[in-house]
Amino acid sequence: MEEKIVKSVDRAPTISDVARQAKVSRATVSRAFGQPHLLSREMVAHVRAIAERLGYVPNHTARALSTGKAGNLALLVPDITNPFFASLMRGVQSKALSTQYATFLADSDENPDLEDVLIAKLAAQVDGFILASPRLPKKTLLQHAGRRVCVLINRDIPNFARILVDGAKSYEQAVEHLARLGHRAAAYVSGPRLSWSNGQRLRAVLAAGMRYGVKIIQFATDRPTFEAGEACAAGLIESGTTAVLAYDDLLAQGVMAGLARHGLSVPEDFSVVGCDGVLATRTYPPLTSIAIDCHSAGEKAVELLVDVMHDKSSSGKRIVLPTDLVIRATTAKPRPVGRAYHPLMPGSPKQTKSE
Amino acid sequence: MEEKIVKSVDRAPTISDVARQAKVSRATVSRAFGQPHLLSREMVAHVRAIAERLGYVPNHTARALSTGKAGNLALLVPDITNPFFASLMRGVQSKALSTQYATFLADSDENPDLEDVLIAKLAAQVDGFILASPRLPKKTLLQHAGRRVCVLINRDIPNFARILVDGAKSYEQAVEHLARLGHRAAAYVSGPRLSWSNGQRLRAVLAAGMRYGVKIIQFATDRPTFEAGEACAAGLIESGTTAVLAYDDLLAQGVMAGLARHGLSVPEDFSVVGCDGVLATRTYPPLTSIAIDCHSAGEKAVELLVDVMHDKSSSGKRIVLPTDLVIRATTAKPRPVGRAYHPLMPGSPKQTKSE
DNA sequence: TTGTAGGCGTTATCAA
DNA sequence: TTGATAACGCCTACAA
Repeated sequence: MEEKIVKSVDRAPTISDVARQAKVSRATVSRAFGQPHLLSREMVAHVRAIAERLGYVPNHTARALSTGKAGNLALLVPDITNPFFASLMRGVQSKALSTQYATFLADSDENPDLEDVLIAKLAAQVDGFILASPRLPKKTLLQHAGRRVCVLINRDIPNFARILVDGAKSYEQAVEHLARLGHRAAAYVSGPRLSWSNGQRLRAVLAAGMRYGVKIIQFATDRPTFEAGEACAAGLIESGTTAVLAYDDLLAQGVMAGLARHGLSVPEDFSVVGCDGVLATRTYPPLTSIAIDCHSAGEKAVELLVDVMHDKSSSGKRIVLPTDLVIRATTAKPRPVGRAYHPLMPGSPKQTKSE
Repeated sequence: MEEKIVKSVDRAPTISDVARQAKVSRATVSRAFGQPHLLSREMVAHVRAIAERLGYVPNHTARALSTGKAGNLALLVPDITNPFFASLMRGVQSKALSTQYATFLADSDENPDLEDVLIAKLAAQVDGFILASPRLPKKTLLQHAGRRVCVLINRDIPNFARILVDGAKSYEQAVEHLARLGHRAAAYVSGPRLSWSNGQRLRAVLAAGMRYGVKIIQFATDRPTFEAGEACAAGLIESGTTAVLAYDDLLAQGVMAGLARHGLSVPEDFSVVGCDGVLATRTYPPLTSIAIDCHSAGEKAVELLVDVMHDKSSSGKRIVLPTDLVIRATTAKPRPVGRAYHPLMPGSPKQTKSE
């Protein structure tokens, strides 16, 4: 027999369609899906049956507008191409998925203005943000945080929920490690000048250099990229240092490639230390690196975000993640004969480092 | 106590706030953003100025509810950790941004079931999908495509809008290149068995091998990862081949590292060719690779998606992107003395370093 | 336990 | 060129 199921083909069924068919109010239908405990068992079953016949599914957008909860979160990164952030993303997504959130990804390309725009555009569709290494000024950040929950990764601002990867101790250990091997001068190849991580790592290296009698020379880069690391090679060779501590693995890998292109080998001519541990096994020789559990950092960020959304009181929470110095094959004693092996012939065109 | 910077519960400014400040109707404000051509220049400027001052940004969700368009798209990738997909993502996002779309990112971890779940969950919030190397069975794909517009990347199914990176010619050139250098036996280190790209590349290599008199041996890997490439090294050394064509750069890089760990050097002992061009300059020696413009592939995907959404007739469109064999430093003549240098002592579990 | 009615922020349809 | 006003689909006090 033909049921009297009137379903228009062109339009997706709405709550009203279901209500009409079920001969109940729209509120009842709404409750049948959102708060079934407020309805009688029979009613819930009844409504859901009708809904199923009609192919009704609650409209996510309408619900979001009405409740102000989107069921989404956004992850902002400065460069998804950097394996550290890619891994972070995986951690975020896996946790988000198991917590019923969908994830927007936005790449700010290290650009604060773009970061601002992206946050603003996403704000209405998102219950919260995970901001990885945000470059935004504190003031702007506070503004956004006033509207949407924000969890910061590697930026330390009071009253913000934040996850900090504390590499200081490991960097100190790395310097000590180099000192024990006999290095007397090392370079720190920096990451983004204004990033919290960079400041923290630089300070740790400087302090440890002082303590262990290792002279530290700083090499600035604008962005932590392979190319930037590579570009440091010539300067490193000139610098009289015998070891490099890089801001991250990508830079370290670039440095290694750059050194190789100048005919130097690691660790014979230079010792190299990276950070993140995400590229460490992917280089040859395997990179001595300060390992970070990026995946769990991502998961923790989501947990913290959910935490804060659920209970505002836990905003301001500061979670510190440990790191581990993992010694692999890129660190060794410096060349015995005082000076490092120097492949650049005097007058060679490459020799254009004169300031 | 610290400064009480609790920017408190100020809600985001709405269209009404702007309208009030600008002393115009909400409709006018709406037009100033959505259809400025319907307004006088002065009015647009006026409204936008006020909006900026207030920090107003159109509410994406409300707009979506009103227009029936979500204004979002989703990119699905098998592994965001792979630089190819990371670059793709950047292309997608940049184009999406300039087209007023926000981007969900979902990582299926090469898992078809997860892929299915992710698509289903995202469907309600998205106008369309960009599916990169989808592993889903055709049937399932068709199902999803019935609900939401789908653009495929590197999967060739009739009637689907799709973007194909056609590496066949370049792989043939690569084999020819190797043949001319004098190689007589080469290995193809495969990617995902069922992926379209892998099939295409494998066929091209086999055909070219036939034509140029190069014996091809296939090495299977389950996933295109650095580790998988590395794991092939021992087998490659045993295989009697003198060159490797890898499914992608990540595998190639792994292979190189694996060879190095066995004491072999590239290109002296082995020639290596990768694909994607995204890691090529980041290895040492610089990898000979088949370059793909991932970024523009991402952009093209968005364009195509928008195209199809705007005009259903252009679904089924098949866009083929070219590739380029870029010869760098990992390919050279094989060792003159018939057999390749063979560092593995018979019965030796693992050779350390013999130099 | 269920219904009524107002509102979420925009866009779209008419008028003016 | 601009302004009222009704949708858009759903949720949620407040009532019954």
